[in-house]
Amino acid sequence: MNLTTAEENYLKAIYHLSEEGKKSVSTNDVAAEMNTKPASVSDMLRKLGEKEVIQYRKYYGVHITEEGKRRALQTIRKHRLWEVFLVEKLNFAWDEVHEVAEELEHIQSPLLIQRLDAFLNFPKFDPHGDPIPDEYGDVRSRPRIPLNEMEVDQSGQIVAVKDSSAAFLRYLDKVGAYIGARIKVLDKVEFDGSLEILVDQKKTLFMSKDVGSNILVLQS
Amino acid sequence: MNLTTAEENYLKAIYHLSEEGKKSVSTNDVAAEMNTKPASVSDMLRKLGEKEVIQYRKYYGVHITEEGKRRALQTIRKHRLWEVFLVEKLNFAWDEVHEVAEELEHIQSPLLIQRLDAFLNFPKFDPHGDPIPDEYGDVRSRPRIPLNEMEVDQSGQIVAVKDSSAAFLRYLDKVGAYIGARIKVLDKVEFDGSLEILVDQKKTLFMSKDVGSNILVLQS
DNA sequence: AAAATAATTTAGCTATATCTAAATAAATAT
DNA sequence: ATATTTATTTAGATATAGCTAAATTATTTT
Ligand SMILES: [Mn+2]
Ligand SMILES: [Mn+2]
Ligand SMILES: [Mn+2]
Ligand SMILES: [Mn+2]
Repeated sequence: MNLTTAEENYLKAIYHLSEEGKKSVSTNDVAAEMNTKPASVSDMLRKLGEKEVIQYRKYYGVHITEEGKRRALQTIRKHRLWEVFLVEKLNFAWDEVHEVAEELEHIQSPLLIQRLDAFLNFPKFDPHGDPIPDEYGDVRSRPRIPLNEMEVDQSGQIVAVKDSSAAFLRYLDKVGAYIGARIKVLDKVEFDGSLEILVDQKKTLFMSKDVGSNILVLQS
Repeated sequence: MNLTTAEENYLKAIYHLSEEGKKSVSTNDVAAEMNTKPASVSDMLRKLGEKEVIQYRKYYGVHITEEGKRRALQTIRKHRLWEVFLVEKLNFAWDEVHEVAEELEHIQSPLLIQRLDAFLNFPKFDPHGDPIPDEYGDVRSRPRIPLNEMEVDQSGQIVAVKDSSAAFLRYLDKVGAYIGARIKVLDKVEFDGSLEILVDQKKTLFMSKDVGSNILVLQS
């Protein structure tokens, strides 16, 4: 049984929302995530329920099923592999890849993805530091915490960003923050939670709490 | 004004049919080419007419407009560039690329195609020997004739295939015919038009007239 | 326990892209 | 010139994916 492009996009959104802790995902949550109206979501949930990729009880939100999770992870795998391709092979900037990958992820061809994976040398992370599920849907995730939750004097390495919007990524480019950078927290302002960070042992950087919360760090 | 995936596919079909000589393309021609019913075609022609990529007079077939030709050539460009990518970079066989390219050609991103073109080193022909239009829609086509129309003792080089079906391409693989092969006509059987061909000065090959008519040769 | 509010679903509509069957126009044959 | 055949269009369905407005259910407050 196949999913349409729209169904794949909804399922991916439901998967991401499910991963954010909550046991059950609401119609409104999905509508917000998908930039559609709740009425459209209700309709789609019914369809996805019939296809048994989610478990849907009217008025009580949805749970993703094992099969649904498997499908969502396949789409995520494709999305992230294409992002790696765009950055590594076609010299896209990391803030230019998302929309295109959002289309490419729906191309149906297992052979294509298998070959693309090999061509890219079986990458484990995408340009935003997100892990690429393997063909069985297994994800090797690294322990990582938001930069703003680190204590003064602690060190680590930037491994991912939470917000992959072009605006945020371009801001990071501008201030010289990147995946792989070594960082150390020099100071935290109690008043507003803003941070002073040392990047690569040479550059000092000030950032708001909001920015810090969208940078994910592997502590060392 | 944008075209949907279905509209792009129809327009491409109309373009190809137009190139086959005939001044005007009929509803039935399009239906056959697209594997749809004439009723569906009528509806689509009305829409394409409204978008002014074709000129449509009920009951009298269609003509592609200049704008339509430009659009069709862009889609063809994308299709053929992706085919080159699949063969050159992902090691697809030339009989495995068509369906995937048929999907990839609809990805909307001028930057993607510009970068892909550069990554592939600005190829001029696809894996089936068909010319790749440039970004302005200009096509550099080579003079080429069907192998079965050559005379005995004439020589040349295989530069393209007319039929790109997997079945035909696999047959060519099996008998050792490929784009770029040097060939010479050793004999033509008058009875059924079948041919005896010398490939690369070493291998002799017998083929039906039908096969010969689907192999395109640059004479030398 | 009502009333008010918030969340969600249903009904009805639009648009795309298909189909089959019926109607009609064009082309061909008698 | 009429009849027959062929090509094409129209009418009426179905399926997907979205919307707004109205109705309904669930939750929260009083
Ligand atoms: Mn998508
Ligand atoms: Mn990403
Ligand atoms: Mn296509
Ligand atoms: Mn081709």
